Amino acid sequence: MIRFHNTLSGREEEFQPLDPGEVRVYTCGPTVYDLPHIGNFRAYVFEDLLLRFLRYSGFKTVQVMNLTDVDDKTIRGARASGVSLREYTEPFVRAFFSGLALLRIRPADHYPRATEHIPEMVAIIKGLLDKGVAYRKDGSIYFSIEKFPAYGRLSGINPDDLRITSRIGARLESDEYEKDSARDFALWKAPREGEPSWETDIGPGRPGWHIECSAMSSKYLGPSFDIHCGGVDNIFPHHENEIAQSEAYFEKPFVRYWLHCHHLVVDGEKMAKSKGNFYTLRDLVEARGVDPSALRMFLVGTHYRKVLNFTLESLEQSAAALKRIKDFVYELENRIFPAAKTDASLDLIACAERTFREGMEDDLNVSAALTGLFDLIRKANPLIQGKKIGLNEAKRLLDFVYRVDEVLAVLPERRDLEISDDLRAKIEERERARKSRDWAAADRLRRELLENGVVLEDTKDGVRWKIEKKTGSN
RNA sequence: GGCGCGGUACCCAAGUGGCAAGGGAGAGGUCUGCAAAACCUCGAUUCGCCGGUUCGAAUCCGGCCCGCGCCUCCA
Repeated sequence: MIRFHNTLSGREEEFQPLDPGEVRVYTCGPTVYDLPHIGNFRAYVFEDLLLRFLRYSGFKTVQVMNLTDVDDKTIRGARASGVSLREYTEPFVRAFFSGLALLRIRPADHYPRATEHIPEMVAIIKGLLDKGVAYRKDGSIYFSIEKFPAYGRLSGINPDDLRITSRIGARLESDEYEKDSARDFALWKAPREGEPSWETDIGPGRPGWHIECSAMSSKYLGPSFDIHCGGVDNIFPHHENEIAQSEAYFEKPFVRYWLHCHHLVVDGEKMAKSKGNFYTLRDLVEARGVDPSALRMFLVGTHYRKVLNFTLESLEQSAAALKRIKDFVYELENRIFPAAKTDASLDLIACAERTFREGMEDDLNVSAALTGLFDLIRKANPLIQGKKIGLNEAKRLLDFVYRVDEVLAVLPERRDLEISDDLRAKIEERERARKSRDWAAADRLRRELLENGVVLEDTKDGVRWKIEKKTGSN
């Protein structure tokens, strides 16, 4: 039984999809106004883990992730650079997708862009106007919160309190759009000089921020679907407003399970460019040579509802933990196993799989799930050394690790394990040196190989090698 | 002010009433030309603090301290 913590109830609930066997998921995607940072990727990795686990559990999945390519920040950026919105956002879209690939995040089924779904948004806004839930003012259109009694249910915010605090009050006064009530939010913004604008049935202008998600989720997943994810900062106002728009328009329950991941902080503090602790994926991977799979191990390793503290030390620890798994796989793939059939580890596999599954079923408790894998490694290694594992069983152990990795996706893909002919020749040269007991030459060659990320291991059956990437602490 | 998350060993981190998982780092050992990997051993008489409930509390209740996040366009 899978259980998820549902923001709507504040509790863990048993998960049951609307349609048995298929899960429909909407995941909040990037606003493409800048290079994505590692905090953004924490959310995408969490969502990937969720989708992978649902598939591991036998569900078919349909995932939608939006690309917000028109909003205040993209417009501001495009104006500042003197290019069109499309030209401005395109490099950030590409950076986003290349980051997904680096972190082995499986592509969603749909990546709808806000700018390509204006008619769908207009249809909903028009409907909301017809129902009297939305109103026009100075060329803009607003959603009237008082017409939607359930407003505040997701975030636990009482709409009456919204205008009270001085902090919010100050911001509301500075809002340049006029509304009936300070608490109402924009569905459609009147055209302004120098801003992109669309000619539509509801008049010229551009969409507000929240409406794209209501329009695009219903288009690809229907008005009611199973899971909606995002960062905790989206709970209010973004997701609260989505619920209001979608349910007011379709008059059906919008989303069954809301899953929100917490933020990533760096050295215990919120990431901010002004603090100098701001990392994009590119900073880490290209400039610091961080192994993306170690970064994924780090991002995946802490429960999604806990604040994740990124430090270079914790990244190294994740890399070391990952190395233990990789070394186990390496043993299974490179050792010569006896052909005799054995079954010494079958119980271990069954037990590990159960621990893994039960951990993940408990609201994606990865720490508990990983215990299954590490316990198996600790118990299987002595069996391997004691030659109690046959070829048939080695394969079953390997299958298990790769089955788990279908969910975690932290092991390197096979093509990463190839090395150049040059390095291969060097390995052979060292073997010759070693055979002639020229230890100085052998050690020098091994050092050179190490500098190229190739680690050698001398065994009774001859030398073997593996690739080890840096973690980036240097 | 409101909402929320957290405080468990040197570090990361599970554990929500019955002897405190797991990983990393460290120390000692086995193996080895040297390494690497692997294995063995060691490591919290105690879970932020103070009370209470209970045969029994990291876990339940009350109070307090500390850190962090969000609160109109941040994942």
